[in-house]
Amino acid sequence: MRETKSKYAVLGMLSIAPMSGYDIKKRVEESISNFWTESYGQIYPILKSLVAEKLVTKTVERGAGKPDRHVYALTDQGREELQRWLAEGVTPKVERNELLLKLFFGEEVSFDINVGHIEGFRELQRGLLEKYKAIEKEIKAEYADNSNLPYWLLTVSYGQHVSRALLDWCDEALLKLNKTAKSRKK
Amino acid sequence: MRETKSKYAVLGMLSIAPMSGYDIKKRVEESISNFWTESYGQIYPILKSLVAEKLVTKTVERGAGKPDRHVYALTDQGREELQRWLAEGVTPKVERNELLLKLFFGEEVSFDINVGHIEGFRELQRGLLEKYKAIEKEIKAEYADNSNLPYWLLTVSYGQHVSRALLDWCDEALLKLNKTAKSRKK
DNA sequence: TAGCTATATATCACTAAGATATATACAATG
DNA sequence: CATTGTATATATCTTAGTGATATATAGCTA
Repeated sequence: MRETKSKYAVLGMLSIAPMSGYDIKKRVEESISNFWTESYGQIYPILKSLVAEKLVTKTVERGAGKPDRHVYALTDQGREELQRWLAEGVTPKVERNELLLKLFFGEEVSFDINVGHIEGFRELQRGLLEKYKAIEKEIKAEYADNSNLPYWLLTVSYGQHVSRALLDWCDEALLKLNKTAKSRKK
Repeated sequence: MRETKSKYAVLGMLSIAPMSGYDIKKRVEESISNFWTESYGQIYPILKSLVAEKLVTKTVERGAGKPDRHVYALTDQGREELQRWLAEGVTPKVERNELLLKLFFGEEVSFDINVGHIEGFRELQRGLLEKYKAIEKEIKAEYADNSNLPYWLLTVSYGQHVSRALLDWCDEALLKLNKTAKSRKK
């Protein structure tokens, strides 16, 4: 297991509280799904190797009827490893953007198809912005005394800034495309 | 080979001109590297399967000294398949964001480390914004009569909107973190 | 002449995503 | 009362995608 990001996402989740692989998946979805995803295909093998590296400990809770819960808890060594990674510089990475790839080859298809893509994207961003606003309100109320709050709010604000900018871009893009279409008709 | 995006990136590049796998890699880097990446590990196997599907044809040019050039050209069927995909709706996808993951667990490390991450990110975005401005200028001059230009400009403008928004977010984030730090000292 | 860069194809190991298999408990619905 | 759906829970498999490396030649530069 090399410098896989999933490893640190798992360690990070366990730094909040001891939990099972299933819990980790749920927690990721609840708290950081706006900018992170984890799959069972990553989580379970990683938990196994984290135990081998002594970064976490495993306790089996006999489940009443339900499958046994394998509960993992961060060791001191595990916390150190998480902190080491958190202190490391962030390596920038190009994100593949399907919308932009389609628009780049936009001349291959009709004007309406391209407009449709942008309009669909605008709806998406509008929904996201609403969602971010709701999250902000919710966590400000629920975690008012939690020392993590300032950092959590930062991640929500990031989404808001991006979505607002993309809504502007959509409007501008639609205007420009319309202008181009008109001038070509003449 | 299923609905892999790489397949359509390759078909798209070949819609501009016939070229080799090596050319495709270069062209992707020159033209769409701000929002797309392709690796040889994808390109070569895909070209093979595209030939099998009759979406492209292959011609071998004997190279003088250099390795032979395998030049691929889009067939009518290939262009249709590209257009079919371009008309399809864009499926939204959550992008993993390492910076936000690190900030989410920011309380685990010192104030300065988090500030450092944001400052580094601000520099990155500043550089990107400059780059986008340069690209805009360049392609407006070089492709003034190219009918693709309006679409290509859209992709550049997207980057500009996002980078500007992220610069704002950085400034805001640094302010907020400073406030939090001060109020904790008291 | 040794090293670097560009051309060019190809493959391998590893990371990550998404779907599926398996099994149980409990609540809701007809 | 039986069936359906949802939640809990672990685990694995296939496919997609990244990045590095292998191989080979030509030309330029220090």
